[in-house]
Amino acid sequence: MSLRHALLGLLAERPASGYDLMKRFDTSLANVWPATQSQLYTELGKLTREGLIAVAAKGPRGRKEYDITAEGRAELRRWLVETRPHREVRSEALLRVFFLGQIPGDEARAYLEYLAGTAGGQYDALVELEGAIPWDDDDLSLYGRMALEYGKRFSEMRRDWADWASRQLR
Amino acid sequence: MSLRHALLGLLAERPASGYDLMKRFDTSLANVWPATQSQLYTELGKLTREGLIAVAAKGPRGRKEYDITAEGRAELRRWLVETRPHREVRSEALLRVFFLGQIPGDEARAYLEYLAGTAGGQYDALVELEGAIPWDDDDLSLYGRMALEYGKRFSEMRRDWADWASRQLR
DNA sequence: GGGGCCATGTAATCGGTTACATGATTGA
DNA sequence: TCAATCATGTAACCGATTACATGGCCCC
Repeated sequence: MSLRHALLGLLAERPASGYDLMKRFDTSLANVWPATQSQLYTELGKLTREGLIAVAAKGPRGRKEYDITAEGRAELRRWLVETRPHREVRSEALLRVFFLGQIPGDEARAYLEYLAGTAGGQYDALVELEGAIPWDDDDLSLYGRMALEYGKRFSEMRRDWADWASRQLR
Repeated sequence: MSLRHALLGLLAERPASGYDLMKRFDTSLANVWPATQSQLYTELGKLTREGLIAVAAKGPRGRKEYDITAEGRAELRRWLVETRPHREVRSEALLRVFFLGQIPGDEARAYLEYLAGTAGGQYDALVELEGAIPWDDDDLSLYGRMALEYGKRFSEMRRDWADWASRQLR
């Protein structure tokens, strides 16, 4: 149940509407915790009923600006300090590797080369993103840079691994 | 919907009962695509009704030994050759990093050190596993080694990243 | 006036988890 | 005989995805 904590985390920085939050999920958080629009509005409703967030202001077109409550902040800190992330294991890409013996070697190699290509593309995109962001010295930049560095190392590792693996088939 | 393809992949190697398959999910596949017992039996029922697998033999205690059908093999190959894995993004561990500004620096550092510790432990466990497996020259060993190498590189990368990140906070 | 964006919600479905429920066989 | 293991299934619930549905506001 991390979606609620992602919402609390974003609202802890500044108040926002569902629409605002959606955009942030589609951009900065898209690479860590994607969420759909319907899921988001449903969760905002639940959080409001539970008193972790509240409607702070109303705007045009039925816009509701949410803000985090004291209980919401407490829950966010509790999550960060007292709980530990679940191991995330599922990898469809890797599951396929287990069964590559079912297809001819050249098709298996094509698959691994495809993986190398997508990982390489992701790495390039992150390097470009890094250059485009106006980094400064606040916490958001500090931890945002850490997350970006993780993404870079991860895509680099997958690219190198897939290159290595496809070479094993030659 | 990869569980069905995981089952097809395992049954393509050799016939097995639900109980047999469960053990293989709990050991070799646990790190790539975990599945629960109930999910597994439900999916075996569906696959049988759809004609992708069939009960080949019955044993004591109501044991049903399943085997893959020609249609099942075709579906497995179609999945491997014609479809591409979905990008897998969700990372609760990384989501937390985005919000570490909400807690004091020393608690944030403790979190990153915790991540380094678990990743390091995983790396060690995989190295040990690698030494314990009697590798030979068949496809299963070839692709199994690839998957293991991925796991090693992945945990290594996470350990090094978390070490680097925690050092950023000093 | 109208296109694009802002803005909110509901319903159906699906894959996955947890809990429940039962019983046969084997070997010490 | 009795514990461990083999063996199968169902039900309730939850989070996530897809599709549906509606309408107001702003600027050109």
